[in-house]
Amino acid sequence: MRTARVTLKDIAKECGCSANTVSRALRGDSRLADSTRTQICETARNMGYVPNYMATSLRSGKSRMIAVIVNDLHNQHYCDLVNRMDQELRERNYNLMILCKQLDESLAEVLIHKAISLSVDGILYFPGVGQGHYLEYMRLNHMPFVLLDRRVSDTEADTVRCDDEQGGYLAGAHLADLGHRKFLFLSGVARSSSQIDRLNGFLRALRDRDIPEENVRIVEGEVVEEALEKHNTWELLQPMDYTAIVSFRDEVAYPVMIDLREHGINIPKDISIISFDNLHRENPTRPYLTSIYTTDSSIADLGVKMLLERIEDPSLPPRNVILPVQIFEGGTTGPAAR
Amino acid sequence: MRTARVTLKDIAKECGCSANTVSRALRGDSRLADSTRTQICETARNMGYVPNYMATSLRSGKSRMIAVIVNDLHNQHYCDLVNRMDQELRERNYNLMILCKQLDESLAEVLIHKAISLSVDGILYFPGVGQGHYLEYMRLNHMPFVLLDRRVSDTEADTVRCDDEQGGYLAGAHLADLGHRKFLFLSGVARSSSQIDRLNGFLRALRDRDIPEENVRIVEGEVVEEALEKHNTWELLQPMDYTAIVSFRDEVAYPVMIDLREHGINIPKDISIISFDNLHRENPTRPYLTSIYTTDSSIADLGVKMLLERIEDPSLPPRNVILPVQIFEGGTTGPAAR
DNA sequence: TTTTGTAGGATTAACGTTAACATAGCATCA
DNA sequence: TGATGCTATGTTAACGTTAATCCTACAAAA
Repeated sequence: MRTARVTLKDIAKECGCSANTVSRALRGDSRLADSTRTQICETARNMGYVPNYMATSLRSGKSRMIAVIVNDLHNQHYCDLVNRMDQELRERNYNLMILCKQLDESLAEVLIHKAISLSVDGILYFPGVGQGHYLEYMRLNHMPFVLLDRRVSDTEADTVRCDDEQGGYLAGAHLADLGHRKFLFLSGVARSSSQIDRLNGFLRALRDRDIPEENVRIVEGEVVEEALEKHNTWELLQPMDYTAIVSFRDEVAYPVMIDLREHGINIPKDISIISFDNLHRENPTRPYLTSIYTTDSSIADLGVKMLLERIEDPSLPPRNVILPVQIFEGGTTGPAAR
Repeated sequence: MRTARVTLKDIAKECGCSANTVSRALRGDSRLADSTRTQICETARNMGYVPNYMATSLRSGKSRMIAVIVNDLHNQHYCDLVNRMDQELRERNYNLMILCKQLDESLAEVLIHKAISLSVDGILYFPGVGQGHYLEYMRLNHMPFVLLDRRVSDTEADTVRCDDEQGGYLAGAHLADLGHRKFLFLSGVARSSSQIDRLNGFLRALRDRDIPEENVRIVEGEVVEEALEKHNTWELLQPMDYTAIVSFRDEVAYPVMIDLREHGINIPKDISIISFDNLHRENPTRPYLTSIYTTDSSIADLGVKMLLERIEDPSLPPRNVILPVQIFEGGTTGPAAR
């Protein structure tokens, strides 16, 4: 039933020529009479021909399919990036296969396995928090890939990420320069390089300004995520012995802002808050959240570009792109309260 | 280089048997000596064999791949559903290919074409706002499909959606019974069946309570979306000659709530607001948004189930499932202000 | 005239897998 | 004893494409 699809052979029979000629006509091969070509193309359209991707890529060895392996589709940051990659790749006549780890890093190898099995031409990989053998696994299978969004210890891999250390520094400098001296730092999950870098950058900014590290109370990422899940972030904020909050990602800052306001605390008069990602898409807060970010979509665009170049020429030396960050000055940071 | 992949033939040579025997061993065919099977499986693992999906599905005619064609990955509602489908399908040993229309309904046929080309076993389709010939196109190609989330005029198609009319009624009844008499209705995009049904249900609830239709001011969906985009939803709310707002989806209600609060208007004391979707995942509002929804993930689960059944038996009569809705009573609705 | 070249196309052999059919070896049974 | 059946495998032919090679006119050049 489903096998009722029109094939090259069917068109060939209809046109009274060979399947090969049809193939050439449809692919625009030069050595073919124009009259033949137009007739074949017309017939193909009329018969509703759809090329069989499986057969094409089996034969040609190239699939024009890219897989993106992502941590979590609940995170808007990833959704945005994936969406953008999809657009970029479609323009270059590639398909994007989205594979989601559902935050379970042990799924990584299964998904890579799947990608290889699908003969994808390359993988856009968002490293999760664990180590895993995914790098070796991709290399073993000669699979071109680019790592995104996070720093990994391996320096032989192509990577694109933003300058999280500098981002942390910007956040720290911004707050300290507004007079803040005591901080609450709501972390991302441990072992994530973004978390480590942002925190380090932040602390460096404070050191540069002679603010002791003890002035920062750090809440572990796992604790933050759990509180977020259970909808009680307020407890994270106690005791309130600080004047500024740094949040690892916007989606943590939102509910925290609501908590504060609910308890009659004014932002930024009483407490300042700064975050990372700058996802102000659906505009869920007022004042706008002050947030550190990298130019919209540049990670996605560059990742795609680098992967395609790597596919083109596997012998390229590994490249490590670190994108600059900037601060979006919303209205959630202000001079330290007295 | 990439062609360096291990094939059945390689394993066969290593084991001194035929490729077919290897294939049988790996697929667990019964009539095969246990000793042979274990030896082959071991060798395959050692050699790092990954089956070639293209070849398998070309030969077998079945791909174990499902495509979901979705409107917009920026909309959390869709992200949630897609995520859930992915999990469901993975458990049943299917893959999900996510194809995104980027809100451009004219992409529909291109994406269906792509899905057919990939020999997917079926399509989970979220109809957009336009009509389009996508239905005929899928049928023409004998492609099993299920339509999701929206009502379409075609009754021969399998569909799963929630009872939007009843949802609208619930919203209207809830507000009217709290004493509200004048309303602002922030629509979804025109021609979307959800929009039409929700509005109709809402108006029916008012009629049942002898509230005249003139008491509802309706803002067109296109106007709403544009305001959302431009981050000025406040103007939509003028003049404020109502005591309750109905918002087509949660992501419209969020910024509206912020607008109101920013102008010193208390929710729900001064104005009540009710919405649809109940996306309180990242908890962006307090009080929680009162919202109409259908049991979490049931659309995704049922859609997957129905599609697989349709694939199994294409002769099944078409089924039209309408899921019941309920109201999540957050804190954004209260007695009408005096 | 014969040779050479070329345009336009046909034939054939793969790609990696699976399904159908074939076969060889051995045990069972009348 | 040979017919029968079963078990464990090998052989072959597809699936729909594409790449390489081969053919056949016919026109131009020698």
